[in-house]
Amino acid sequence: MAVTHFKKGELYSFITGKASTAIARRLQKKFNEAGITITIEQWSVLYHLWKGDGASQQELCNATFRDKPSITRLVDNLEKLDLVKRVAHDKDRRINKIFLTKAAQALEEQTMVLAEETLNEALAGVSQQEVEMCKEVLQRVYDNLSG
Amino acid sequence: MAVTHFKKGELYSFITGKASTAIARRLQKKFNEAGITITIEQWSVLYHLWKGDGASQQELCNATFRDKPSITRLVDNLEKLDLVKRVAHDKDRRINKIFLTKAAQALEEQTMVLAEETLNEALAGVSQQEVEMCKEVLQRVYDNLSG
DNA sequence: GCCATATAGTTGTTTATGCAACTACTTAAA
DNA sequence: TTTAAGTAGTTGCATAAACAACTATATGGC
Repeated sequence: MAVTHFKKGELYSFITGKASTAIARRLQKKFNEAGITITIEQWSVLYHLWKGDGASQQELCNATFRDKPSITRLVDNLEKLDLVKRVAHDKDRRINKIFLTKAAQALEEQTMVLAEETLNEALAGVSQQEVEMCKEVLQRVYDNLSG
Repeated sequence: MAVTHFKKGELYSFITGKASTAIARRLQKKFNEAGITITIEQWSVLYHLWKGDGASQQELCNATFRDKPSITRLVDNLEKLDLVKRVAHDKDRRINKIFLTKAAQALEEQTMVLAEETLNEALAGVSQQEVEMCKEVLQRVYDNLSG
């Protein structure tokens, strides 16, 4: 039961997402330098809307692994920035469908270039095989804890 | 230059620390269930103090990958909870040395058991070799972005 | 139609992060 | 010894997260 797969001293680094926060910070910096005034969290919501406009807030929760209040407030802020609009669902008035504005559509290409650039910097000297392996293991970790 | 090691659709999961946040949430839940009223962030500071009392705030910044204001406020909150005490350095009065209280010392074993338990759950079905490989790759990613 | 239950979203509170600007203290050079 | 530059820590502000409690709408059994 107590057979651990890690050395005690390294326990901490596994719990904190050192690498992912470093990536997020780098990407945020690139946004700032490019004069793009959105946060990474806002970007992560737009990212899913670019894949398909008109998602409900609940769908955004699932897609971004956030809870409902977090999405409510992210959508609030994106609305203030005129990047998205809430539109009540025709048939079910509980549901808000979230649509991108022109301004948000214009951000897609620019930010995706910066995101790819960031990942290429992050993954310099890491083979594609290693990347796949890491992703697969991290997914397994996530699945282990989602029960 | 533009050779990417990832598929576009999977870009997002690499930027958000899905796995690490899932681990942190699970550990927090265990703390709550055990009646331990500290946050994971507070725990991460204590974690480094357990390895050696009397660190300066700057040392805690380096150890926990946080900036100075974050540590100031975490130490504020830990002080309110009577878990640490700031003690001015003898020779250099700019420096606060942070010391654990008895109450914090008592938390070490209990929380470490829960942390190991959490990691064992997270890493179920992951071989030690895979864990080492992941840690090594994530460290390389971190190093790539620390320049 | 009426009520219980479930679902979608919002609000309040506490804690944490990032950045910039600040104070206090130290050190080293003129 | 005075001053300039650097280091340690704090404060203000905006954004975000987690949790609980809430409103509003929908649905299914009676």
